[in-house]
Amino acid sequence: MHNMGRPPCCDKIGIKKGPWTPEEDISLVSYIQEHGPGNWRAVPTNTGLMRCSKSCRLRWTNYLRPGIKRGNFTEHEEKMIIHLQALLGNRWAAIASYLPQRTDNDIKNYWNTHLKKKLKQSDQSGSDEGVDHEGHSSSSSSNSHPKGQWERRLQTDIQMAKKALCDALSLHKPATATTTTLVVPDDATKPSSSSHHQPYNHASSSYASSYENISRLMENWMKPPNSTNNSPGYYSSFSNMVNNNTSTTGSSSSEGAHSTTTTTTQDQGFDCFLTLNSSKQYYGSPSQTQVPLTLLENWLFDDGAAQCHEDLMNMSLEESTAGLF
DNA sequence: AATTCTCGCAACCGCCTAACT
DNA sequence: CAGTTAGGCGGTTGCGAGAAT
Repeated sequence: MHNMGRPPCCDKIGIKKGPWTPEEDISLVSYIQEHGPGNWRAVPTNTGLMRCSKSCRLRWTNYLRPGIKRGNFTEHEEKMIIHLQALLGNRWAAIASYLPQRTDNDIKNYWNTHLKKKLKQSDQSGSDEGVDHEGHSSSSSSNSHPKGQWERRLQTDIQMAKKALCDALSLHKPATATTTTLVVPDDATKPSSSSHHQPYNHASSSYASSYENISRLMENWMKPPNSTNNSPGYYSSFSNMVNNNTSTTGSSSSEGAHSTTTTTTQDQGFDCFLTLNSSKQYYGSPSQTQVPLTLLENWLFDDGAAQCHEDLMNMSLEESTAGLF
């Protein structure tokens, strides 16, 4: 062996930076079409792209990957982002896992450019006491703790699960309690999404911002394996990627916040998006396992959970988004 | 019409963790 | 077990486009 560990990613010399050209995109897409996403280290060398592996991965996950929606955030999505941000803090990848057609980068940008401003304005009018100037809930103060990344995420994931239980068990919110499905917008199959599925509303004429260019690029991708003979093995993984909540980065699977079903309509309202199903992966389906309520309640309200419960229950959607719409 | 200002977004940077040898 | 890198993530920035003056 000439080297310990993994071989080097790529030479820093001669690496191209800046906006991607159509030729580069085609090169990247055709390579991934053949080999599937992953092994990014090999992408620049195999495609001849003068880009670093990170840049390739970013380009793919944020723009070229099929099934992503750009721009035109709906009110529903906006509410989801605001609420999830209050719950999770700036964990954009985790938030993006609840918005399968959105990338973490897109959500992050939208938060920084639009929602932050909105919250600030509403904060000045004194309508959201539970949200600080960065839009963080006071209950997410754990983020300031100098803990490991994994530990922090585990903690917030647990809080998410508890919040879901809170919602489900809350007598104050019958509508939420009756819904046992974590709603993930499934615009790909919904006619109602057509109104949001217009071309990327960006005035820029630069290629990088052209939704249509990317869509054209991806046209052949959406065909089922029968119609094309392109890497059936990858198509299935691609289908999983699109259908299985489209984990943008792959790491989101560790977030413990994925849904397993997409049964509820998107426009049912935000309250139901975080419900019991999000805790199924931790504890199984309550309706199926018939976990005693007292057991759940004990777990729910023990030690720190009690405070969590209080904070979360105080932080209803109506409050956190008051004055915004 | 020309110039300056503001805004939004694509992409880079740096850090962290997991994976690999 | 230690050293090294890939992959992932969040913060930040540079640039282009539109708005304002």
